[in-house]
Amino acid sequence: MNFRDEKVLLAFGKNLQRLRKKQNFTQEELAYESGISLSQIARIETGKINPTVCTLLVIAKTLKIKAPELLDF
Amino acid sequence: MNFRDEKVLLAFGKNLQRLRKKQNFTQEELAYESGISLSQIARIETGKINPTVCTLLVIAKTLKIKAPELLDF
DNA sequence: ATTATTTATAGCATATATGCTATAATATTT
DNA sequence: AAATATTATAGCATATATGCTATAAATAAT
Repeated sequence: MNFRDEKVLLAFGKNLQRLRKKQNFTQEELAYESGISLSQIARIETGKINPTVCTLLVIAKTLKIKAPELLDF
Repeated sequence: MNFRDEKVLLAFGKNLQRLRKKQNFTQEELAYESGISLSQIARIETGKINPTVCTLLVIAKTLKIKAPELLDF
């Protein structure tokens, strides 16, 4: 049993995209400044994958937002 | 490059343990009711692994807490 | 002190998150 | 419309999240 939930991941991805744009980052900027690969950022925003807690925390730090915001959708 | 950050994972695990106890769940109850394996719950609370977003969301739902709380530590 | 309950650890198999590189598709600018 | 910038997709290799089962260690109850 695995917990990948396509719908949830898509919603999460859209929320991230919203926050990223709000902070005026391109995917590439977010990728570069966070150290996460660009392909991974794209996969996350399109709900293709199920990112880990540490990935979330790094993203939040880079975007200068509070981590809980990422789960508030 | 991978983003497993031992210290962060430990802090996250402790926060989860705190919330679980506050809601009066044993690890086994949380495991059973969430469908996540007991070994996995233990690994998370001890900071051994880097859980995924979907795992967090399932846990929050089971504990009847808001998901952002899990990242508020 | 024993027993019972709860938590932690270990090993193995499978699925998948991630990086990397390249390319395609879309959107924006000029 | 053409050029540029941004986002999405694909394939491959590696690391690791997860389930399962069993066992050990720690805590709580009697």
